[in-house]
Amino acid sequence: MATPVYSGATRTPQRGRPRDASRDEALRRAALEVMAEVGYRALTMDAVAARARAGKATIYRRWESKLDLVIDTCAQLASQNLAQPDTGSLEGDLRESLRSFAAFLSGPIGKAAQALVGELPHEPELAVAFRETFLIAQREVLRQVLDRAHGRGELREGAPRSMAVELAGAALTYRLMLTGEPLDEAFVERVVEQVLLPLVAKGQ
Amino acid sequence: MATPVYSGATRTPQRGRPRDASRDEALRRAALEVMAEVGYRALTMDAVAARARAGKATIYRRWESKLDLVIDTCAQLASQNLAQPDTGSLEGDLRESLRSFAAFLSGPIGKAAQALVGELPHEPELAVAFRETFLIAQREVLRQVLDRAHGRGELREGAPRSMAVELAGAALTYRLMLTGEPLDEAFVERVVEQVLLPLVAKGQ
Amino acid sequence: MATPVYSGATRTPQRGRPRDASRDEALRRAALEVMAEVGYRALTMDAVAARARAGKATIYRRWESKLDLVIDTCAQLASQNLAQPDTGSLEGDLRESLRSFAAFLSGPIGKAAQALVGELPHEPELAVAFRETFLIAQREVLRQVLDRAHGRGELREGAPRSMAVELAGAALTYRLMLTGEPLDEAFVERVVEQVLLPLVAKGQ
Amino acid sequence: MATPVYSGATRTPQRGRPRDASRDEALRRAALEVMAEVGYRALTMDAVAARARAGKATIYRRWESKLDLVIDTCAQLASQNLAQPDTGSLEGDLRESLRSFAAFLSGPIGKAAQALVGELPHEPELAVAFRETFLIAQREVLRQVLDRAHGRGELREGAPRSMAVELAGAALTYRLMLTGEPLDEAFVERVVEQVLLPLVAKGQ
DNA sequence: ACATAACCGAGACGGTACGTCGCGTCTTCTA
DNA sequence: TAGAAGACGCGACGTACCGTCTCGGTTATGT
Repeated sequence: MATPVYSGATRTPQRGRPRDASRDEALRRAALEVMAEVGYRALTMDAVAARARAGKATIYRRWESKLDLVIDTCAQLASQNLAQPDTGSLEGDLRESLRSFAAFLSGPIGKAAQALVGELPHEPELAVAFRETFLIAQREVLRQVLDRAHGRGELREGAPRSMAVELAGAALTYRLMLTGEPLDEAFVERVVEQVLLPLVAKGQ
Repeated sequence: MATPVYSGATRTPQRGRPRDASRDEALRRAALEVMAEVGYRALTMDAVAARARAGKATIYRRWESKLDLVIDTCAQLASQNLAQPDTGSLEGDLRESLRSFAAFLSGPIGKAAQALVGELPHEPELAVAFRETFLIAQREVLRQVLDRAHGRGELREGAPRSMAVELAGAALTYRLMLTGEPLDEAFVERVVEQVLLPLVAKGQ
Repeated sequence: MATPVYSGATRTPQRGRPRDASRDEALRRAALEVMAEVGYRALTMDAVAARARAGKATIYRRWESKLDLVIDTCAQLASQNLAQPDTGSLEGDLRESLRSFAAFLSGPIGKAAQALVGELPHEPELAVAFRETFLIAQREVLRQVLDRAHGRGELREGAPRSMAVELAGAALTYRLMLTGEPLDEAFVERVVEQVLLPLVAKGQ
Repeated sequence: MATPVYSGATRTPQRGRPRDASRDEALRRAALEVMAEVGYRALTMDAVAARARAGKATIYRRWESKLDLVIDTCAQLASQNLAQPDTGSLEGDLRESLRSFAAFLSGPIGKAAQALVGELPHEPELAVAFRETFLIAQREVLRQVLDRAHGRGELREGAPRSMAVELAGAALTYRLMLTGEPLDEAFVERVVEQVLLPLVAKGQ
């Protein structure tokens, strides 16, 4: 649902004029711009269509709804942005992965994510896509960081790895979405120094 | 803005028919009911008015918008729900205050709070009211818990009290709003045992 | 219905503060002013109340509705304006009575009358009052003019008196309300010379 | 203004979906039905839209207001209803044309016309359309009747033709709109016998 | 080459909710 | 009790956006 399907996978031989893939990008770009300017609530399909100089049907041919368009737009951008760090030390990896996630959240994608939060309880499909896009990828990165540190013997016995992973995501998104306080390097530093390392690193 | 002001405190003698305070309550009740049933997005002023057997003008006389109505409705309820625990021990107080906050968030008010998150960046006044209602009160409770524990000598030297307070709020709201995982006693227990006590309590 | 009753005729001994008769006049004046400015359709009770510096209840205590207020306002003015002419000759009397009626219609009362025409089919009570005020009085005047002329032997045998009376009213109101052409002395003159005298006067 | 213009006569190639002409008709029909049932005052755009199973925007795309819709609806019907009689005699033609006009006025169109009278002074464009639709066409018919009679030598020297034409319209509309008396054949007969023929026909 | 079929921009369409305004009533304070 | 002020329930207003549809016109493919 969240991805425009026009590959022809299920479509028989491919008759008629094929979809113009460049319209996808133009529409996603327009959607992101509009959302950044006025937020999700005030984003209208007419506005997106006008911005992309497209007809509304061209949008609905690709996405089922405003929600679908937005989540797909975010997912597209999200999938290119989270790199697996490997500095060799737990502390370095934590710092790097949190910094990376913070940067990711601080851009327009973070704004979009925030805009979608209110819809999650009423849109199960969106919730799935949202978590896949914004939570699981980040969690996976951090879990591997901890697993590798475990392999290197840097973790304390019985360190609450799952909780640490969850806390890291929680701390960053809480600032971003709820408190409005800055998601800067200093904060990342404090989370690493005062929370993550004390909870999981050996000899703290 | 978020509170219907018509007390006349500063207003001269009081001209015309005064606003009927019972309409406030009926409207807030209706708003909460409708929101619980269909969510914030699908809540319409017409529905609230109909449910409360009120004219729409009666709503708009008191609140400027749907958002304003909802935030005020929540604030009203919020202000009566967070008690300061005092069990005599850090662990007991933490457990009690988190449990209380979790319960608070698990009800309709939590749903409303989630619904409002997406509006915060575009509605500064709402953001202020939101933080006052949903964040600061809880923070204050927890801070006092830690301060009292500090007075009793239960805290470690240099314990990151601010961070602990923030983490507690973050962990709970993250679950509630983003991951969708249950905000149950077991989770509260884990946060206390695996995070808060290790970070601040002496001799952990 | 169309006349404000506050004489106490039916009201027992008269308890409490009596109605302020000066408010009647102020309200009628306000109503006439507003109607002259914006027409009947756009006349609002709030506007009349504001203009007269009165509360709306003060209006509704006297008149049942906007229509009632307007028709009474007109009736009040109408009753003072149609004089019975007596020049001694049929031609003089006709000229005088038509001139008088034309002047009556050309003022604000005529505008009000026009404004009410559209309501007549749906407001039987209004229709009765309207005809009494605007039609019958004028008819009566003209009929007496013709009867006196008959007495003086100025009428032709079998002159269509009723039709003549009706035609006079029709010709004037048609111009006023439908064609928008001027209701001036020249027109009155033509009606008398070309229509009424030829139809009823002896030896034409 | 009173006619929905979207022919594209001057418009370049024709962009977008064209207006559906069948909606025009459905809306006009609905407007006429509603007006016949509840009158002009109580006619609401919502009711018309609902009756025609149309959105309100579809109405407002074509007509600027209720007034505009109504006058256009009438004009549409009016233009098909007045036939030029030709019985060969003045009396026959007069009787026929008045009968025809009386019938025209007695239907829903007459009701609509009456409803519009009150708006004329405040709506110049409406006034123009109104006169074109309801007055001039009828006048033209009658004038030609008189002209043909003149050609046949049936008119008196110096007969007040203009006045006769005006009187005929005045007599009929006066009954219809003001007095509420029936606009029946007997009345038409009296107007012809007692007024028009005596005024203009030779040898009366 | 040329019909076929899906594409595209544009915008009309049926609907639903919006926030405002006017009606006629009701409720306070003041005289 | 009247009077000014203005809140109240109701319902229509005209607008905006939704998601669908129908135009004229374009662009690949399959015959």
